[in-house]
Amino acid sequence: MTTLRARQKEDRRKRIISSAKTLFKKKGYERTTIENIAEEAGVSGVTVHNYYGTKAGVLLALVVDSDEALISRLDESLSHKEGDLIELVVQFARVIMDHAMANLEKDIWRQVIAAVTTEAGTRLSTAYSKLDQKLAYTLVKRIEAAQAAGTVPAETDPVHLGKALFHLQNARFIQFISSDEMTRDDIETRLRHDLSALFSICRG
Amino acid sequence: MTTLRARQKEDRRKRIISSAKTLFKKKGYERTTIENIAEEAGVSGVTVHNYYGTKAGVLLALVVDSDEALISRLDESLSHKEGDLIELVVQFARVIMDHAMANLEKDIWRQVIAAVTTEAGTRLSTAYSKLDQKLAYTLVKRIEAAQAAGTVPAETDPVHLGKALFHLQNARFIQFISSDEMTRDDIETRLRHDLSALFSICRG
DNA sequence: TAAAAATTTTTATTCAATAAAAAATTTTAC
DNA sequence: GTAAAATTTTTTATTGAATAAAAATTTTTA
Repeated sequence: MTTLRARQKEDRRKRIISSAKTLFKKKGYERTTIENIAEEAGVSGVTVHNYYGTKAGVLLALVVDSDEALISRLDESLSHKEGDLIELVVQFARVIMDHAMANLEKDIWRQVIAAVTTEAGTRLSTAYSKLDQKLAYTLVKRIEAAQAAGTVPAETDPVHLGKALFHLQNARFIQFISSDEMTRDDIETRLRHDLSALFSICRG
Repeated sequence: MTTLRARQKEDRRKRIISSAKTLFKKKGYERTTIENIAEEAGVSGVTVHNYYGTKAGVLLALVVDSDEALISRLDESLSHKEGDLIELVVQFARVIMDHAMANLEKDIWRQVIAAVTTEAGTRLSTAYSKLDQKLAYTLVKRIEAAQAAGTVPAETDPVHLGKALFHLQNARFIQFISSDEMTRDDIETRLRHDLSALFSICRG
């Protein structure tokens, strides 16, 4: 049994997020005020603060929603030919970048990255980090499969490798959104260079 | 011949940065207001804005100063036994973390990381990114030396490898400052895991 | 030394963030 | 079914970042 209050709250949450997304895409992040969002959602400005703490909090909540959708689609977006780790990571990066660009502009993603660090430890930032862990785990699973197929050495730790590759990909993603000029292809090239240089070293 | 105006400007810059550093360390970033900084430096609040744009801009300027000092000391802080890439990167990471903690608290570093992304493209953010490139180049030089000594394969591209290793180290540094509980040793362990997993793969 | 140029300060405004009191609405207990 | 209690939102007020424009000051130049 959900109480009326719980349903009203859930409804307000949805209206705030949906209004914020519309306004951020229409007017950009900076030029959208909390009051704008509140008005569009039919609540007071203070209520938006009560729900999400900060304007960045609203943004983070909105991104967490869309990233949950990404994660459920990510695995099927990756091809299933095992063995080529570089192609796996490059494909992975491409799916992430495409998803990001389909949802928000680069300058808004910069706000997201900033919010994750400044709001470190808060509920929403933690939720975002958990999603990153899930993304990394998608890589881990693929590496385990490749290891089972014999294309990745038995002595490799798939969890550590998956996390390392995710971090590298993430660093390049941040570089991608940090400059409007940087294209997806630029990042792919860089990532290939990173990986082939790293994989040219053996037995650390 | 430097004009009086140029000297006054330089002097004000120095006073603002020095006042800001003192206050940030004493009261923390959030609780230091631009007016506080301005008063301590003997200028008006608007002048601080005119000079550095934002409060984060002041912080960035201050970090750029201290990072320039780091770079000149970094190379000599690293030991000179060639060959062990993992130890090289771990040492590198340690010097950076120690330097960071000697200068500012973690919560202030979180503001720095955030500012670099939100202010992407501005003069100060660009200066910060240039310093990162210099840091990466320190790694590149070491890898070139190791290659000359025969401990790194001839087919390895030292520039690409150096940049990749720097990105990985940087990702772990951000993780370090993102949580007050994360210790330097935790990060070292993770970095070792990253690197040995990556180096267990050959011929990408 | 007076006019011109550059720079800082004053003044004013918008908006994020936060706190406390007031108002409204839902829930609970009778 | 209604009144008291509990919860939640709104109103009101304040601080501080950021920005713009006008006014005042100081340095430079002619």
